[in-house]
Amino acid sequence: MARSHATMSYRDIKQVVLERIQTGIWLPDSLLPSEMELATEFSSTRTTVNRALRELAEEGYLERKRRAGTRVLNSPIRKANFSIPLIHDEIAATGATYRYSLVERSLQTAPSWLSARLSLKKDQDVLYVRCMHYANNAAFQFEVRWIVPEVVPEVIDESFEQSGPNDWLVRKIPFTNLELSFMATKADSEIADFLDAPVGDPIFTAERITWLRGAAVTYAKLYFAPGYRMTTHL
Amino acid sequence: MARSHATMSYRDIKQVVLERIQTGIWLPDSLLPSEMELATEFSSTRTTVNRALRELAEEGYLERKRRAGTRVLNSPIRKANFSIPLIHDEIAATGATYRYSLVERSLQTAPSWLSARLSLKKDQDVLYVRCMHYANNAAFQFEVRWIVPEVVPEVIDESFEQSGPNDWLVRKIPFTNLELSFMATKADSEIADFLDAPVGDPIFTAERITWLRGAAVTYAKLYFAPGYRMTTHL
DNA sequence: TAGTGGTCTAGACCACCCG
DNA sequence: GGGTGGTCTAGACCACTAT
Repeated sequence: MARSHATMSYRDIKQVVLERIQTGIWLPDSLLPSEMELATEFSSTRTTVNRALRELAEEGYLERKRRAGTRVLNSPIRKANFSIPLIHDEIAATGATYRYSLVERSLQTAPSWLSARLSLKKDQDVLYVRCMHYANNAAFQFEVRWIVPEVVPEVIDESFEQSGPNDWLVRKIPFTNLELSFMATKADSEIADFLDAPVGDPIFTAERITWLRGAAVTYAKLYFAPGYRMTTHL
Repeated sequence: MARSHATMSYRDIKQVVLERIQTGIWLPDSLLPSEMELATEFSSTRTTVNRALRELAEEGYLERKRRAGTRVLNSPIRKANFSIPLIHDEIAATGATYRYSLVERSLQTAPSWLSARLSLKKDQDVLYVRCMHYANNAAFQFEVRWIVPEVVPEVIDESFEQSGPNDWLVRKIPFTNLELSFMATKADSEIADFLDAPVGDPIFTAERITWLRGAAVTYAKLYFAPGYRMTTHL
C-alpha cells in the first residue's frame, strides 16, 4: 500500500474507505478505526477524515455513533438522486421537441375527496386545469391538476394557455414540502384518448401534492404515455 | 431581527437561509451575500457558513459557483430519500406479517436478452429464481430474478427455500452500483395467478440491476400486487 | 468516566472564472 | 486581476454513550 505518506483530500479518503468496504477489507457490522487513527494513517487531520466519513454515512454506507465509533452497514439504505425535473427539461434531455397544450381551465368548488386530501375549508374554490405534454408531437403526459387560489391568488390571472401550471408554480412558489406517489393505473376512455393508447392499458401514474408552509398549494395527477419508465442510478 | 449577536450553529444558519428563501426575502435567481458577509452577519466563521450553504446546495436549494457566488435556484431539484428497503422491513413497517415462498430455482444458460443487458459472456450460466412475498398472507410481490454465479460463486450453495435472494445478496454483496427503473406493466396469466389479480390488470413493476465493480451481479423484476403505491416525502 | 464523533474557530492557500 | 467558493490545518470544547 504505502499510501501513508502522500497527503490525501477528503475525496481520496472517501474513495479508499469505499474500496475497503467493497472489497471486504472492512466487513459489514465491523468497526472502523477512529477518526484520529485514520487521520494518522492518511497523513491528514481529523477534520478532513470526519468529512469523508460523514459523507459516506449520509450516502448510507456507514453508521456513526458517538463513543461507539463508525460501523459498516450491511443493508445500505441509499439515497437516490431523484430529480423532479420540469417536464420540458425531461423531454428536451431526450433530444425531442416539447409541445404543450391546454385542455381545460375552470374554477370550481373543491370536490369533497380533494378537500379531505388537502385539508381544505368546506366548499373552497379551486382552479381545475387539464393539459397535455407532447414529445415530438407524440403524447407524453396527460396532466390533471387542482390549484388552491387562496394560497396563490395570482393563479387567477394565469390563463395557462402558453405554458403549463407546473412551470408557473415552480417559478412562483418556493415550495416547502412535497408528497410524491407512483402507481400503475388502468387507462379509462378519456386517458386512453389523450395518450393515444388502448382503453385498459396500464398507465404509469404519479400523484403529487405540494405544500407551502402547511397549506396545500396543488394536487396533481400525471398520466404517462405507455412505455414510460422512470429510471434512477444510485 | 437582531439575530446578529447570538452565535449560530450551521443548522441555525441553514434554517435562517431557508426561511429567507421560502418567504421570498431572497428571490429565485438572486445572489446571496458572500460567505464572508454572512459569517459577519451571523457572528460566525466562514467555515460554518460554508457548511450550511454547501448542504443547502446539496439539497437543491442553491447553486454555488466560484467567483460567481451563491444563487437561489428557481426550480429546485431535490433528492428524494429513496430507501431501498428489504421487503420484509417494508411489510413489517405496515404492521403486517411477512411470509416468503420459493417458486422456482434453477441453473440455466442466460437468455440472450439478459446477456446483452448485463454484458455477460456468451452462454454464461445464471441462477434463475422466482419467489413470492406475502403480507398477512395476501400476495404482495412476485419476484423474478437472475443471479450471476461467476460474480458470487457462493450462490450455488444457497437454496433460497427459507428466505429470498434479496436478503441474501444484500448481506453478501457490498454492491457498488444500482440501476433502478419503475414502470406499469400488464399482468399476464402467470403474474395474475401469483398476484391474485385479473389478467390484464395494471401492475406496478420495478426493474433492478446491481453491479459489483463493473460486473453485473443480478437482474430482478419485481411485480407488485394491485393497489401498490410507492410514496416518498421530500 | 473515558473515548468517540459533532461541531466550531481562525487562518491559510488554491482553483476558478467574470470582467 | 481580484473576488468567490473549495478545501485543508491545528486546535479546541462539547455531547453522547458504552462499559
